[in-house]
Amino acid sequence: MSAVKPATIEDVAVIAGVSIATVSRALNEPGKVADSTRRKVIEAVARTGYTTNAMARNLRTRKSNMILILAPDVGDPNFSNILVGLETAASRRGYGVLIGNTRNDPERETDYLRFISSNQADGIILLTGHLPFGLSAHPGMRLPPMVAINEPVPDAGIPFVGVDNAEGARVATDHLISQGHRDIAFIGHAPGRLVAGLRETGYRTAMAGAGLEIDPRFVLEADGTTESGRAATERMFVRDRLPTAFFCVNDATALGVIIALTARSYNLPHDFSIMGFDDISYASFVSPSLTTMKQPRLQIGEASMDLLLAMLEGEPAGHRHHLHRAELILRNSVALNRKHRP
Amino acid sequence: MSAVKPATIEDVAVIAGVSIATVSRALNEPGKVADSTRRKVIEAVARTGYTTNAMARNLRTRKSNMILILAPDVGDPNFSNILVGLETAASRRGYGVLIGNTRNDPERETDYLRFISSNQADGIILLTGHLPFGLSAHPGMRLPPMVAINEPVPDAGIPFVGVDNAEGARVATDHLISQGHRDIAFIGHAPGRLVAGLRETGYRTAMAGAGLEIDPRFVLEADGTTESGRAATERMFVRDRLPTAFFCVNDATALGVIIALTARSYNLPHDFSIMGFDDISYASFVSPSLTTMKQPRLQIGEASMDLLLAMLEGEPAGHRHHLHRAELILRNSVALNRKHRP
DNA sequence: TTGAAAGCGCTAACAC
DNA sequence: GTGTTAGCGCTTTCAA
Repeated sequence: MSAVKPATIEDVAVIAGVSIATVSRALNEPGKVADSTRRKVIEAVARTGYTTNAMARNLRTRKSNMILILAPDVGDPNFSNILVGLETAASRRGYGVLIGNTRNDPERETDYLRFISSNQADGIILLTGHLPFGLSAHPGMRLPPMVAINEPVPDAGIPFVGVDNAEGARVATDHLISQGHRDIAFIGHAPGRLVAGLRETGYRTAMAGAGLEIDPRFVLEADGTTESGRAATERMFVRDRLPTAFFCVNDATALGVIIALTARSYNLPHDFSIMGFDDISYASFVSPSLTTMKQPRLQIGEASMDLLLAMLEGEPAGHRHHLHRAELILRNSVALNRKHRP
Repeated sequence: MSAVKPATIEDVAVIAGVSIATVSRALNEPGKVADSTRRKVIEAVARTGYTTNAMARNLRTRKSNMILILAPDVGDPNFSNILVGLETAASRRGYGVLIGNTRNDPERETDYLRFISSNQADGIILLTGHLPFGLSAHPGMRLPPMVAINEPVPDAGIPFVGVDNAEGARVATDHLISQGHRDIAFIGHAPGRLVAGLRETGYRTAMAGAGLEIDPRFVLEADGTTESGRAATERMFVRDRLPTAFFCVNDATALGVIIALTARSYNLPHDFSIMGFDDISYASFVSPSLTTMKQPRLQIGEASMDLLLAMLEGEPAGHRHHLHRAELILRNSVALNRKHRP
């Protein structure tokens, strides 16, 4: 039979025959209590089924042990694995994880800040690439502890955890080169887009490193969507000269390229090799399955949460950027270039 | 310049020249306060940037305005859209959403209950198909308000929100029948699995409704994984007689069937038609793209959260089962049966 | 090593 | 309509 009203610290104190202060200490700073008293308290806790009322504790300590996660699209399947990492690291250290789906709506961004201002969350993991509107509206305001993932927040001094895009793109392009490709296109040039820029940099680094020149007509604009990848590929075909391989700024774009090439009845990867970046959830289901660079999402989630919790516990933020390596995933969209064997 | 210490209700009271009780009333029950005083309070709030300290309020009211979501795998891409629905409905009514990733680990299930017992969450959305371990361990214990999604919880009197599996399977099978198929296999027979059972029931209902007999050899066991779908298809081929269409218990299984059939060099959907169930995220990317029944995930998320919040506000739980219709999604894995045109 | 007591900031009786 | 006041359950000085 369970009690109608949950046991309080006072109930425990009475049963253990000590003061409530001692109960609190026995539970939170066991070292500061005599062994015998601690045992009595433990037993009384067991008998009553006592759990500390987090509300009361939080009110007193001004800490909630909650972390707010602000993401533009919680429904994005590629967010799921990050979320798992975030949740795992948080729960390991006794923290809870609160979800805020902003949809890039300034009003919603501001609204979620109530969790911070009302003390219901101690820190923020930011996946939006910018400060929440309600915060950016008051420059000079003291910011809550935050860590950015996915996209860094410009000029806000917020630590960032993410994938090393330039290095990953270099590895991807090198893989194409190692398969004998020399005429490699980059689909996804996008001035002003940070991530796209880094990936293009990696592509250029690899090409330069191999002593290969880039035909400017092989660098095409695309905004990261499947449709833009398809359209870019079509534009390519008005030229007389074609690449043998396509390195795409991301998997969605690569899918667009595959669609365009398949529609033109090319045989993939026989006629053209294609690489993506991200390893999104369906990369292995498209045909041909996509060779790509896998983002270490789980790792990024865990690392960023660990960093934020360390900050909350007073550790200095340390390095501003924490970059994780992307992993080369070999599938079936890349083949040896038969025109030019190295 | 923002204050170092956040404003309290007392600060507001002083500036507005009223008592803290009046401030509280002006904010929470505006009708009970004179217009003029309310205006003064509002202004003082604006001047101080006051926000209610949720910890203090929650301590007092014994409500947290938080809902705990317990899911076995937060990383499942098919969970994302449910989560969006849950979050949308919650945030619309001022509630926050807390994530618990149980991984079907009893210890973790119990651990997350601390949010309930410590008053940090008011209710639970359950996606695990069973009571959290810490709760089921004490039968007769008073349960927190809960709503189950995806899988109903047996014998616990917990309201359930989900898809109408039997009806959806009937529609799917009818679609196959309408395309002229008469020899239709069911891949995914699984005694004891509730959802699989309902889908099989729908399949049998449709077949019976069309006056078609089911060859018992066309009903194959499979456990819902891609591999089991592939294996079941292989077992089919030791028979001399083959169906013209496969209705699979879910998309993952259907993918296995497609893999097996493609490996045998059949031309799909020309040689065999295949239907799945769920519309998982990559259903449109497999080849041939999968004709399937779409689960209204967003809707299920919203409806279940609305139901839980209504329960929290004292409304009776009402109907125990809330079933939503699955939607027929036509893609390219089903073709007319040329052997038998209706 | 322990206990007494002062709040944390708020809501809700109750009294005026 | 408004003010006074008693807690909600806990942590943390301060004294003993």
